[in-house]
Amino acid sequence: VTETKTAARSSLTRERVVDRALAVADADGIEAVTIRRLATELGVTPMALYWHFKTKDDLLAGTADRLLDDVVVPDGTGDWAADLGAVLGALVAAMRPHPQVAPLLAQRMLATPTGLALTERALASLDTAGFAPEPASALAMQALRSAIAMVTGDPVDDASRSGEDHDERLRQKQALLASLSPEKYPTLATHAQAMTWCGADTYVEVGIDLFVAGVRGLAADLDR
Amino acid sequence: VTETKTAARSSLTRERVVDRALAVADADGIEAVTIRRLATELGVTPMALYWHFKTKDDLLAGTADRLLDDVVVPDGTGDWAADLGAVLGALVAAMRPHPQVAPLLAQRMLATPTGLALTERALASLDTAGFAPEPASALAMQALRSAIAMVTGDPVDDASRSGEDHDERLRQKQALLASLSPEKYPTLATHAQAMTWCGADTYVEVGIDLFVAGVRGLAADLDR
DNA sequence: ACCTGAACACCGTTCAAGT
DNA sequence: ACCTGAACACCGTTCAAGT
Repeated sequence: VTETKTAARSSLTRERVVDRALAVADADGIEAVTIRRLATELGVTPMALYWHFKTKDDLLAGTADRLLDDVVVPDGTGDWAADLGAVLGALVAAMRPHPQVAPLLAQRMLATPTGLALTERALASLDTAGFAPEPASALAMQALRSAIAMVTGDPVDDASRSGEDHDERLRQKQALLASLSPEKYPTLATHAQAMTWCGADTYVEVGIDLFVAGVRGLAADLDR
Repeated sequence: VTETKTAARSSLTRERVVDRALAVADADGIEAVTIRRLATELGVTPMALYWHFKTKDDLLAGTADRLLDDVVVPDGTGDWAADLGAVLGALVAAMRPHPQVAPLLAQRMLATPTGLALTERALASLDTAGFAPEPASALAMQALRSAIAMVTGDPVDDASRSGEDHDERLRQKQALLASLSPEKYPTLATHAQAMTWCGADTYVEVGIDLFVAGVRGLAADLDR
C-alpha cells in the first residue's frame, strides 16, 4: 500500500494527497482517512500535508471537490422535469463510485463552480415549474440530500466496511428479519428478502424517479 | 456543566449517561460526545462507562434509541398515503429536537421495537399502494433517509456548531451568494435570500409532502 | 518553497486491581 | 457488581527548525 513508484515519488502535491484520501476512503471508510495514515502511505511526515492543506477539513473539502470534477452539467432541454432528473442523475453518477465521500459534498455545493452550476440548473427547473423561491430552495436542498442518500446505500448496514465485515452484518440482518414474529410484523416478514437485497441500481432509480414524481405532484397542486 | 446534583450523584446508569450524551450532542455537536468528556462531566473515570456500555458505538446506539422512545406510532386509517405521511411525521417529530443524533437512527430502525413498528407500517402502506416488495423496500429506506435529511437541516452550513459559529457561517454564505455574477447564475441570484433563510418548518413540511406526492406519482404509474 | 522533529492535548480501549 | 489507575496505540495540530 505504501508509495512504491520511483517515478514522481518526489514533490507531494494536493492532487496526490487527494488521490490517496479517495483510495483510503473507498477501501476502509471515511473515518480511516487520517492525516497520519495518508502521510505514512505517501512516505512523508504528517506535517508535510500541512503545507498543502490548511487543516484536515480543508483536505476533506478538496477530496469532496474531486468528485465534482467528474460531473458533466447537463444542458437544459425545455422540459423542466427531465432537466431536474438529469441534474440529479449527473450528481448521483459522480458520487456513486465513492459513497464514503458523498456526504461531504453537502457542504461544497455552494462553494464550488460545478456545484453552483448544478444548483442553478435545479433552481431554474423548479422556477419554470412554478415554485416560489422559498419552496424552490427547500426542494433544491432536499434534492441534494436525496442524491447523497441514494448513493450512501443501504441505511441498515452502513456499507462502510468492506469484505467480511459487510457480509457478516448482512447475515445478521437477515437472521434478525427471519426471527421476527409474522403476527406482529406481517408485512416486514413478507419483505424480508427485499429488505436485504442491497441492489443499488434499483435503489438509485427508484430514488430519482421518486423525487421527480414528487416535484411533479407538488407542482400540480400549485395550479389548483 | 459538571455534575453538581447531590441527590442521585451516586449510581451511574445507562440512562444518565445517555442523558449527558444527548445534552453534549445538542450543545456542541455529535463529534463532541466523547467517552472521556462524558466521564468528567459525570464526575467519574472514563472506564466507568465501560461497565454500562460495551463500546462507544454501543453508547451511541443507546443514545439514538432514546429518540425512538418518544415516537408515537400512528394508527392506520385506511388511507395509505395519509398513513405514510403520518409515519414520516412521527419519525421527524421525534428526531427534530436532536438533529445531531438523527443520522445515527439509520442503523437502529431494524434493531429496535419502535423502529420495526414504523417500518412495518410504512411497508404496509406501500403494499396497499400496490408496490412489489423490492420497490416497496427501496421506498421505505428512502423514506427513512429523507426523514433524517429533513431534520438535519440546511446542508450548506451543517448546523452543528451553535451560536456565533453558526451566525458567521450564515453571513459567509449570504456574502458568497451576493457576490455571484447574475449573468452566470441568474436563478441563484434571484433565490439568494430563500437559500439562506433556514426556515426549518417549511423545510420539513415540503420534505414530507414531497415524499408522499412522489410515492403517489409512482403508484399511479403502476396502473398504466 | 517545501519538508522534518519534537511536543501538546486529545482520543478509544485493554487489563489488572480495588471495594 | 461497580468503579479506579496505569498504560497503549492512536488522533489533529503548533511551533521551531532544517534545506
